[in-house]
Amino acid sequence: MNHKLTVYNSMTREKEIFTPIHEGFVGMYVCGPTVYNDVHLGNCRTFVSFDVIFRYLKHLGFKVRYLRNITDVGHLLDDGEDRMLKGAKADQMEPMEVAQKYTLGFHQIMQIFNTLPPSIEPRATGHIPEQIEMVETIIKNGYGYEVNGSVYFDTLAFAERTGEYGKLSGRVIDELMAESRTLKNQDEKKHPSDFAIWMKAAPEHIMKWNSPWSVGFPGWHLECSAMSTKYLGQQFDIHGGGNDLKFPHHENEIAQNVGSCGCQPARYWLHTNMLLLNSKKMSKSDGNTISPTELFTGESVHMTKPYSPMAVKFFMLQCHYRSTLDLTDEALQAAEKGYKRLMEALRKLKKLEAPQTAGAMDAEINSLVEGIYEDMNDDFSTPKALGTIFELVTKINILSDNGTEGQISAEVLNRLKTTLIAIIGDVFGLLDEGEGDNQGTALNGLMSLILDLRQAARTNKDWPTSDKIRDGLASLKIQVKDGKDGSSWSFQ
RNA sequence: GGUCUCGUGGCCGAGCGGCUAGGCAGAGGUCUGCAAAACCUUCCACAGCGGUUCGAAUCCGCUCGAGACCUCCA
Repeated sequence: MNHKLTVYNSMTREKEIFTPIHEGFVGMYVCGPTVYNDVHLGNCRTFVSFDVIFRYLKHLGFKVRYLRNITDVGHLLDDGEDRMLKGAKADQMEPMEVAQKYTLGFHQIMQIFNTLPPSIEPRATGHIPEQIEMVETIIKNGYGYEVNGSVYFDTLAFAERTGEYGKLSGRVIDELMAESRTLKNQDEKKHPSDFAIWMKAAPEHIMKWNSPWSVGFPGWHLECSAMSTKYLGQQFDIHGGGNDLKFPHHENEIAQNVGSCGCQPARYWLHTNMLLLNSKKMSKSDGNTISPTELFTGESVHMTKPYSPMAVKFFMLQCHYRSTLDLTDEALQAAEKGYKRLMEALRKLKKLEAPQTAGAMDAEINSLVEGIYEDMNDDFSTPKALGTIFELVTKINILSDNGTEGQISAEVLNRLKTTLIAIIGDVFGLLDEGEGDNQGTALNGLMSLILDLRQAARTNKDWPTSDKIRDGLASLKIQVKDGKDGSSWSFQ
């Protein structure tokens, strides 16, 4: 198969053919969470998106090194620091305990969404020497200056000498100057758009390290530059993150990389768009927010019922990663049903028997299967791919009802099975939550016994018994489905 | 105020100049002891007003509306 993968590069604002630096290998860096709080559902969308990208690249045969960092220092500043101190005092916790707690919580949610762990998950606090080293190089190259034990990145010098500052976010330095008037604590900086790469710690600051300049801590953007360089090299293929990180985070990251090694860190910048709740940005202050757990339990004023992790994931995949996605109760209900329909079809597909004859539907099915790859190759368009997959779902249902003989050749059926199982399972990472067959032999044996008894009752037209079994199971959230060839069951 | 996105049928959401997206809901049908489920078929659209073009949801302009970013932010 000829796969011509294109990706939308935020840097050039164009779709480009994806060509890795080293053939067959992909280095990908994605900005991970700051672990001072429960993971935000919007975070989950970003990481689910990049998980699919990671999985698809692997599916295409690339050897991928996927880095996603844990920010456990740097962002715990300013008003965040106050909350941390308060929280730490109340719970009698060390900052690292707080970081550990929320890192574990984050991993748990990521696992519930069935995302793969990254190849490397480095922590900012574990890379202080690398960050100090980078600050030294930046100073040596003339892009950094020290004031009172803090070191700032000289954006003006950088912009003048390289012309690179503001390229990603489409900003120019004059505007930055104009808009920075209202900001406080600018007195140490030469230029308002300069940013700290090393901060001298105030005495009450908890997390601090020795450095050539002061006892302090690294600046907000430095960890990503230092860690991506360490594990992926000075230049790598993909850098990802949420749309809201473009400025200042990614802009400053680029400045640091170019300022220390003279080269752009990433060839392709990929940014995911925001997740909205009821058409508005999620915000804790006005109550417009929902956590993954609240979504799974249904304990939220925004939802009428709980939604399973896979239904939520399916909902996310129905939208392109570069579009805003509006989370509403109604939309989730629709997604949940769509997800169930897809899983049902996948189950049917697995049971289809290989036919002896050539098939009338071969050409159509082949072109749809090929279409899935075209969709995914178009900047990882999961919504388009799902559209194509649902066209195949109809075909599968027809094959399942009418038999495969004469409709599809063994070769095409095999290709259909292999591709769909791979795309839905391995690439999308969608698990079948409703499948009754994989719950263990005791349960299966029990259920088939119960359904046999009910079938006997039905054959004798003993409707009260038959209905009692059906209704009793329903109250246990087990749904009995009467079909042409007997009954089956699944969890609701 | 500056920068930038986006407005598609009842809801969500693809589409990037000509060809059915898809999901959910609705309608009709199949199956069925009843019901549910499932399956098949199908209706409904491009915010408004101009312009470019043989042809526009798709390009350009304006109007209205929504949202994001502007050193906490996925």
